[in-house]
Amino acid sequence: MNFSTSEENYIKAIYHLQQSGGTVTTNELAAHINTRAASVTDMLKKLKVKDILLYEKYHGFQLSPKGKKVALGIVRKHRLWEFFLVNNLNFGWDEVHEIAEELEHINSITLIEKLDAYLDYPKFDPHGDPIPDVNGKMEPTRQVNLIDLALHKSARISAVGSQSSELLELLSHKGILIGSNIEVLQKFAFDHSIEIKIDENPSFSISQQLAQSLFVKPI
Amino acid sequence: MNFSTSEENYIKAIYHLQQSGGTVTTNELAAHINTRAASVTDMLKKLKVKDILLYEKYHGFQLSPKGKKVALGIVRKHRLWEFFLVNNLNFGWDEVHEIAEELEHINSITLIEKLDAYLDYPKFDPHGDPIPDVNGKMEPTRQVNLIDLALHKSARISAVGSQSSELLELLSHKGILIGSNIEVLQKFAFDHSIEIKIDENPSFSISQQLAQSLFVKPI
DNA sequence: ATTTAAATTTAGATTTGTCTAAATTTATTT
DNA sequence: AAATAAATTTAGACAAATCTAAATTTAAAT
Repeated sequence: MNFSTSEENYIKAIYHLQQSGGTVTTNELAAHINTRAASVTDMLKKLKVKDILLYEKYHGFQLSPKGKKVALGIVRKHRLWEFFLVNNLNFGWDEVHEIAEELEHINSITLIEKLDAYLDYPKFDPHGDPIPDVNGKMEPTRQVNLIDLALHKSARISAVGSQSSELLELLSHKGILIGSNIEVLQKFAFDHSIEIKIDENPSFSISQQLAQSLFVKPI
Repeated sequence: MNFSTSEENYIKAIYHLQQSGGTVTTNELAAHINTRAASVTDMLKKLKVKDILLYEKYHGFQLSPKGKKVALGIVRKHRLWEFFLVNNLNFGWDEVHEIAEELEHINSITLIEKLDAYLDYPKFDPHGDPIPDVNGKMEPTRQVNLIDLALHKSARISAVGSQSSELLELLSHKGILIGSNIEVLQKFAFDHSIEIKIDENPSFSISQQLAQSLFVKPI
């Protein structure tokens, strides 16, 4: 079956939201894709008819197995394009989200297979997220929220929690880059901020909120 | 200014149609983009307001200077993507039109500049059509319709007149490829068919219609 | 167990792009 | 130059995706 760009955006958003906490709610989804709850309800009904959603009025919803497959296909396209943009076209990893957001809706199975081959079947995108293969299978992320990293344990920054431009702006201001080495020097109970050291630079502190948006792979 | 996919498709179609014969007519355009005359009229009014079109009711229309610029931008994107698909992703030159048709609507100036650089600023796409540069300038095509090629003059096949799947099917059946050498051995007045020889293969004849869809560069 | 608040859904309107059928304008014929 | 044909435009309708405002359902609080 074929889906409109709008339907695909809903499917993808539901996929991401249900990754953290079983079913998804209307308001949650509306906030996430920057639209109104009423619009969400309209789309939910459509997706239910198309067998993409398990949905009961007033009681939240989640993707059907079929819906999950579709979602993984979109995620696959998004991450492959991001890989291409950063690796081949020399974009910064923090500049590619929006473009990939458009490219992911290009409709051609052959295109994606050929792109995958051209890129030599990458397993992770530039943000550290795993790229699903043709069957939707992907490597486990094996990454930890920075909040959960033990004191003085070396790790490498592997992913960011969102692609919001506000977050990316802050990261670039602080000089925090995917791939850098990181170590937590101290945790402050008062505001849950933490003191970190990146590579060989002088240490500095970041807020709880920021720390929660960073993922690392312990070395 | 920004344009919808639909608007862009109209602009591009008008550009191509006016290449052969000053102003364009409503029916011509409707036939070309497979829609109804009434829909065309609706869009013409919108494009006129946006200063893309020089248009007077009942009397045909053509792109304004601004419209021409927009059109060249779209053509540039289309041809760069075709080049990428054939050259890098190993598509056949006869398989890429539809995909490029989607990719050309991706909205990012940086993307196209980086793609252009990555491809090393190609001047012609895989069909032999020139690729406009950032300012809309491009090489003259310097190609001739096969119908107009003199007898026994060597030439190289450089372009096809349309991307219709019917044409591409016939070309692939006859083994006619962009880049091959070609020579016209005889022209038949009765039905305007012509006898041709491609590379070192045995000669065969093709219809007037087919010949008119082939363009060559004399050597 | 009511009442109140929050979340969700419905009803009805709007925009974009399309369509059919009817009306109008221009071009062609005799 | 009037009559007919062809091309074009208008009028009104429709589907997709969205919105606001009102109604309904569920959850929370006394």
